[in-house]
Amino acid sequence: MATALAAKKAAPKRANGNARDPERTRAVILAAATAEITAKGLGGARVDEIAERAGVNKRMIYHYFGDKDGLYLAVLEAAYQLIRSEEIKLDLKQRDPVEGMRELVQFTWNYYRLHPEFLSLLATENLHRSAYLKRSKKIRELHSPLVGLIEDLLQRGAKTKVFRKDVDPVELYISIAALGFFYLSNRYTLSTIFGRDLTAPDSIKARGRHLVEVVLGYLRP
Amino acid sequence: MATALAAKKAAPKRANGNARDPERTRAVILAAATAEITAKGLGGARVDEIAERAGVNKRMIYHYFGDKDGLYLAVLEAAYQLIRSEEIKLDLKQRDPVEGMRELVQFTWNYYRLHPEFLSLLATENLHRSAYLKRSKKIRELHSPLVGLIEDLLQRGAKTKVFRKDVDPVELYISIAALGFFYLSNRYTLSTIFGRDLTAPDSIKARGRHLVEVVLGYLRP
Amino acid sequence: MATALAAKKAAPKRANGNARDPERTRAVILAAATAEITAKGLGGARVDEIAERAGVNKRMIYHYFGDKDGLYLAVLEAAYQLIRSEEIKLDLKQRDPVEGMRELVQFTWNYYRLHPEFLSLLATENLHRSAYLKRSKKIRELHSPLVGLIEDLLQRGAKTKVFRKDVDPVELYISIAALGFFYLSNRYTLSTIFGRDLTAPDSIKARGRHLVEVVLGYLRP
Amino acid sequence: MATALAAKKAAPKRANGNARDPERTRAVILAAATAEITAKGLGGARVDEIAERAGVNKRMIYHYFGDKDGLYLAVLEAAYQLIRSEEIKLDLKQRDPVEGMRELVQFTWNYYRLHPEFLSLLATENLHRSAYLKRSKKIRELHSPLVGLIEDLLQRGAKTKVFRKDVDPVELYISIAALGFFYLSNRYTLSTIFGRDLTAPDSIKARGRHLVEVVLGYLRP
DNA sequence: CATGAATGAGATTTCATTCAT
DNA sequence: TATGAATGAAATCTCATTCAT
Repeated sequence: MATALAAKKAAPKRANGNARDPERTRAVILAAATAEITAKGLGGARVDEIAERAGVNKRMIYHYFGDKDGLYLAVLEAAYQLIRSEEIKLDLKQRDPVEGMRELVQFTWNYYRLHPEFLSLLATENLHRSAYLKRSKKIRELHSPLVGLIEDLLQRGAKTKVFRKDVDPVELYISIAALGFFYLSNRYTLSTIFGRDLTAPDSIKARGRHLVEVVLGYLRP
Repeated sequence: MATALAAKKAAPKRANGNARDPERTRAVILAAATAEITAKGLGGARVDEIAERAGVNKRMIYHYFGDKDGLYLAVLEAAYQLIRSEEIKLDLKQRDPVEGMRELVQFTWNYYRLHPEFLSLLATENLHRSAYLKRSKKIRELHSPLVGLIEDLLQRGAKTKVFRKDVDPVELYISIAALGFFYLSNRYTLSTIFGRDLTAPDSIKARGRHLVEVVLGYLRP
Repeated sequence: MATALAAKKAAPKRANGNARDPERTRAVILAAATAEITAKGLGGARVDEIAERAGVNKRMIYHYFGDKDGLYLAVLEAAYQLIRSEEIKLDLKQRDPVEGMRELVQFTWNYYRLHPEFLSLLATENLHRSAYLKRSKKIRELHSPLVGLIEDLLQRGAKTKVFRKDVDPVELYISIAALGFFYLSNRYTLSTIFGRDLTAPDSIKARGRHLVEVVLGYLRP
Repeated sequence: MATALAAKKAAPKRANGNARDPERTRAVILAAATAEITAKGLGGARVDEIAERAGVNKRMIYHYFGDKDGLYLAVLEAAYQLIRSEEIKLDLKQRDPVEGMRELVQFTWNYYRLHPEFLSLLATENLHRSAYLKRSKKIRELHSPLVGLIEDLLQRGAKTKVFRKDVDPVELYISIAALGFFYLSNRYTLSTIFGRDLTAPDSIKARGRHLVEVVLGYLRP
């Protein structure tokens, strides 16, 4: 008994990293959950495992996020907020339409390349037919600014006759996303089927070039 | 969709379900499993539920497929075999390159449209980084014949100057698949985000046209 | 259909080994069951596995032996019948007591050495506190003739003063069995604990000598 | 017997069983498992039953011991630790060799008599060919101190000419164990076969005497 | 705020045995 | 006699969540 009390008092000002710092605890949990859900899917992710990864008591997850679904939703929201905050930094209003479009395509491609967890969450959410996303007010209001950027580029490009007319910016946005997303998220499966290593750095680079060519090739008037 | 996988061989003189027709039992289980896994994901699918849907004793699933993973692999293999067997029927050797390419793109789009279970399985498998597919000898040997068809069309098109040169057929195949797959599998999520119903028949048709335009637009020399 | 019929007629006088030969089928099942139960214990033995080992339809096991317990009992009875039939061949009535005792001890030791399945069944039966054995009329009546032989040797030896007096033949029989049985059936465990390979041929031979020495040493007047 | 393994540390101010005392919970599970496995064998023991006996949620078994095999291993280790801890209390260094040997034989016999669960676990482990024991680091380190004691007694006895020379202490230890173990664990089977109640108290006492006589008789120079 | 032991519901899997042919 | 598909009961194990401290 005595020793147990002693041990408690022996940690006077918070010895270990995460205790008594709500913000930090929340962030640590979120990061661990993202990694776990990304790696194993929503169904495969284990609350125990997330707590362990985060170095946090399991009870804290329920304290901060209500339940597993709430945690997943928070992960989803954080992921969307991050990509949107990055997108917003793109300023293409003054750029030449062709160059602007190239940059935009490359931005999307690079973001996907560097954030596999976003692809994974997107895929997971699709399997659930957007069940969670629909519930999130936050995310529904986070429209991608890219659609606006695309619209602007398309109009300016059409006016100067470097782009074809009548291109739907939403369709184009979807296509740009599609060309990157599908390759990256299916690369393992596709490598298996085609017997060609699509995960190698050279293959990735080649895909980046192909992507730009497809979009710009299509947009030629 | 799922039912397409099943019930090929009708039991000759027996109307209802479960008795002493191994082929049929196997097929019925496979169909039920496809539906269940497609609807709820691999983790969410319940063996009990599959058995009930199939009108079959749960034990039979283990008898025929070993375990849940084995069942999933069989579902995957059946799905791939079906799409490959449809693809093989396409005969474009004598067609005009542009018309042939249009048909090929439309075939892919239509197959995806009519077989949501295939998209779902593809997405599930991606989340697992092709873990199951890799194990399947059968599937690894089922290279899509479309790549060959694309290669032939590209060469003939390049020769008659209706297509650009130096297009990688595998990259193009991936792009064609991507443009259809991403739209269809993400339509719920995208509808949520864009506040625009991408699941409506008119939206679907418009996407079909867009898809053809992107591919053919890009291929122009 | 036609081919199926043809195939049936193509085996006019019993092509394969075990069909339509009740005696043989029974024996084959018994051998397979002995091996399986011996290897995995009664609880670990699988009826399916036994049928497969025997190359016989599972249904046959139930036909010939009623159920799994019936099969186990048959295995037990067969094992006891075999050892008793071997024991009965020993004829030591005219032998010198010391030499006779030595031979008797060696016989027991050698039988155990050469019939590990008997040891295994004995151990299994002990764990069940003789539950099955008690039910078997056959076995209860199969008294070991060794006790009689021991009694005779002890009396003759006591009379000629080469053996001590007042030795209980049943106790001695149990001791002889014990000294061999325990070593052989525990050799793996004992090897683990003592870090000394008691399964090596030299170790086995040494144990045979030790056993004789203990018994004869004890019997000295 | 089994209860001896449990409840070492009494929960200070809580009368009944299950709440928030990890050590106690672990011990209670271990005791229940020992009883259940001892009574029905490893294959026959039911996790549900163990949980119920222990008055503990089934989930706790997996929490503390991983799985059924882990639980069995823990039971095995606890049983070995108990016998070794009793053995270690024997101090025969100063005793007369003959008297010391007698005490040692009686200790072994009495321990077996009073701890049928140990015999049962030993037999179970033998059927598995030491598969579990081999995995246990703990047990391999528990070399029996008895071997050392025996060695010392044998040397001193040989020097004073009360024991024969060249006796292998490991062989002798195995024989001492064998003479007790076989009788006790086979008493039901042997009673059945010999038609003589070997489980009666008088029979047990007689066996104890016989055992000492065999060992000391053998050791006479 | 923080801990981790404890829980109940339900998941997958196993198995001896029976049934239709 | 023989087959092997089919069954139901029950086994082991999992997991999100709550409770006592």
